[in-house]
Amino acid sequence: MENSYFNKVFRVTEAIPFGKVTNYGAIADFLALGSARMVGWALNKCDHMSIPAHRVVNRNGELSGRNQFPNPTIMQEMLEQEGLTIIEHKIQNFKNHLWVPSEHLSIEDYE
DNA sequence: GTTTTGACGGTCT
DNA sequence: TAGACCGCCAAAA
Repeated sequence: MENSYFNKVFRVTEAIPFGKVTNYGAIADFLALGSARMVGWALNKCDHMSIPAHRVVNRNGELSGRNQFPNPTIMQEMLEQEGLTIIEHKIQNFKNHLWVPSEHLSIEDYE
């Protein structure tokens, strides 16, 4: 089990429950990466088809990473499939569906 | 070895 | 309230 930040981001992303979303900053802060950019970079380098990366958006609730998917609309489709409402690539009631890793997971479990 | 860029966030002006 | 700047770490050119 590798403990690289790359793998950490992977595991946290997989831990996001159905119908919930989180932002890069929350993951970065939870893993103490120091920068939300690392999260986005890791997900981009990773195989986004193997993890629910569509549940990770920026702090504004915008699907900033949709462009990296095979189809720019697949991200919205999947989120809507989970009961979320997406308008103009932005999650409505984002805060209501926000899932913060640090409030449900333990950093000690990922170090 | 140096420079640029990246699925971002927070702070300052 | 909105726009601009800086920081953060790593990878590829």
